Amino acid sequence: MVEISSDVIRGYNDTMILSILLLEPSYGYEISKQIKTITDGKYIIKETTLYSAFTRMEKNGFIESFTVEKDMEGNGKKRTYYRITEEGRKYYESKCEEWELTKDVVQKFIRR
Amino acid sequence: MVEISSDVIRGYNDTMILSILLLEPSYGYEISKQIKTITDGKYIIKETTLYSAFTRMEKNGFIESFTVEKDMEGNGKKRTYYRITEEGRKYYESKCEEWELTKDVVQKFIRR
DNA sequence: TAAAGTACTTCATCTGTTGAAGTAAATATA
DNA sequence: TATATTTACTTCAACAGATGAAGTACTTTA
Repeated sequence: MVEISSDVIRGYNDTMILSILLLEPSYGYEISKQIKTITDGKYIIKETTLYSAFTRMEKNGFIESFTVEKDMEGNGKKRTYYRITEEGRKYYESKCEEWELTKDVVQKFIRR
Repeated sequence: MVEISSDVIRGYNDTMILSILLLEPSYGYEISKQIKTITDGKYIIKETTLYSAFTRMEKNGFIESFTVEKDMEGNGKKRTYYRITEEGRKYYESKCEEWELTKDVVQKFIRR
């Protein structure tokens, strides 16, 4: 089985998280499950990677946090939600552009 | 201008170098020029990145070095050439496979 | 009542990349 | 012939993101 190394995905963990937050605010556990689902289990983000990304991105102004004690049905644990900021959107867009370039560049060194 | 961040290309510097060594042995300065040419100047590998990659890959058994005092016409400076090993070829092949997977995974989070 | 799932946090360590700086020979240019 | 540029590296310290290990604690399911 082919596995994705951390050195490869490194530059795109933030992008993945932001792409999920584009739709609506979410929290760690939920985001990690979504990433797994979206990639059909091909990529599972590590907890520490995820939470350190939150800290970093909040510091960079790409996301903002807020706390929710219970969900709307009164269930679940206390959660820290994150919402994407305007800066975060811009950063995400720039990462998408960068990705197109990266794809082209790397592809030139891949044997088909 | 879009630029490729080091966090993104991190996992593929070794792969790029190896793909060049697949054809014939080469040395640092030449390889860096080739990477620039192949990517139409879109990616320029840093000297320190390149030479530290050599050290690492030789340690890992992916490449072997040998010294050449002058080129075949008797020109140029002393150079350290590298040749890819069988292990290096295998590693390169596995990186190509990994790349196909990575492309698919990242693409799912990119807005088109 | 125990196990599994949810939802994190802290911390030390690792690895590849990088900037700064330096060395020195070969070649091109004035 | 003197100078600038190109070639061809090397050393070293610093940095940032990823990660494993470990821990906490509440909630839901069996």
